[in-house]
Amino acid sequence: MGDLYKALADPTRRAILDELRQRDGQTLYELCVRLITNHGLGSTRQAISQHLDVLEDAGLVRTRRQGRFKFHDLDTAPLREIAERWPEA
Amino acid sequence: MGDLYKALADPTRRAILDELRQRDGQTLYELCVRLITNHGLGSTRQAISQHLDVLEDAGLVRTRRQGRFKFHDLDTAPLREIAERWPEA
DNA sequence: ACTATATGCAAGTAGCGACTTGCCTGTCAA
DNA sequence: TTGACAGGCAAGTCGCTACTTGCATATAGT
Repeated sequence: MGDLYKALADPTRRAILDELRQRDGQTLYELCVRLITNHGLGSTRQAISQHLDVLEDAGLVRTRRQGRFKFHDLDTAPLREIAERWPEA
Repeated sequence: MGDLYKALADPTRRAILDELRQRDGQTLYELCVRLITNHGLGSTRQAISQHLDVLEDAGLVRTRRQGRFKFHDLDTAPLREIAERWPEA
């Protein structure tokens, strides 16, 4: 299991989570396009792919294959650890 | 304002937040001792001091001076941004 | 005043992480 | 089967960050 906090540390990865929150089940190429148009990010496909690996390792993204496509779904469950670790005073 | 997520990315900084949650208002030296005894971390004073600067920049730690002492208090308010940004499905 | 205590500043080092680059594998349509 | 499309693997580069090191400042006690 990867590090949840390090996964959140990168702004591009947070933008990916934002994108998946708006529209679940996107493919790698869809995410590349939408990150450019919606967030002004100009990253290569490989960079986004590596970010998705980190997010999946942290449990924030779940994937399902279908033919040559790989769909990515957001999972916010791991974020609960943060709120539980430092509860509000 | 520093980056909240990068502040959380380091395990030593998270241990500092844990320590402050257990006992608010610790000085730099107190934190050094308690990080060693409670968390098994062997960091130098300067390292902890730099971590505290990062946490303060992120708004997670507030400080108050009193003579030659500087007390550190936990502030969990910035963490709300995370829960609000990716609400549970 | 002198000393110990508590913290601050700044330059240098080493390792990790984001990104690129190039090539490879697998799937579908015509 | 051939070509286009979607994705994967791996090595290499570069910058950032955590940490150290050495010195400096400030406060309190005697």
